[in-house]
Amino acid sequence: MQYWLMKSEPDVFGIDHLRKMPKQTEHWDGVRNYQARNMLRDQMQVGDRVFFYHSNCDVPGIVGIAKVVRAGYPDHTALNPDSKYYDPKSDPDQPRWFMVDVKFERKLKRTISLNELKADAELADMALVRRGNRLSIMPVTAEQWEYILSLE
DNA sequence: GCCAACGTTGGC
DNA sequence: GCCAACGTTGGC
Repeated sequence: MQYWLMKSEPDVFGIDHLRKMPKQTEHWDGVRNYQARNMLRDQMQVGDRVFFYHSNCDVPGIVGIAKVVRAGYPDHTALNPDSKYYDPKSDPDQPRWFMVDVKFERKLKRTISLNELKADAELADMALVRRGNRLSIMPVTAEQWEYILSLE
């Protein structure tokens, strides 16, 4: 089992959107970055746990926990011309983009802000706090996972 | 709204 | 294959 962090803009799709979905489950579509794609396609497995991170908002940070309930499969929005995630170069027989399904688990008691994560020497190696990292999905080590939860 | 840090595209 | 131009992300 592995741990991950996934970024989303709360105005577009935040933790409460996930919580209110039927079965509290939604597919994580729209990832259009190859590094993130590789993680979705090759590494994320059912049962993996995910930190839900709010980006592009007043207080960016980790707000909740979700889990992977379906492993990587083709992102159909890439094939839909009406989708804002449409990719004309995507080929149904050779899918370029992938997604997973995630299910709401719980919200954290408080937001663990990016500020706080950045200031914590224990987390200096975390991909999230490294300068210029714009990946929307990134791995979290078991140690980092436990440590961050201990801050809650 | 600004802009740094990337990633992608496309001419050569 | 190089690299300038352009687009995007996301903190501030």
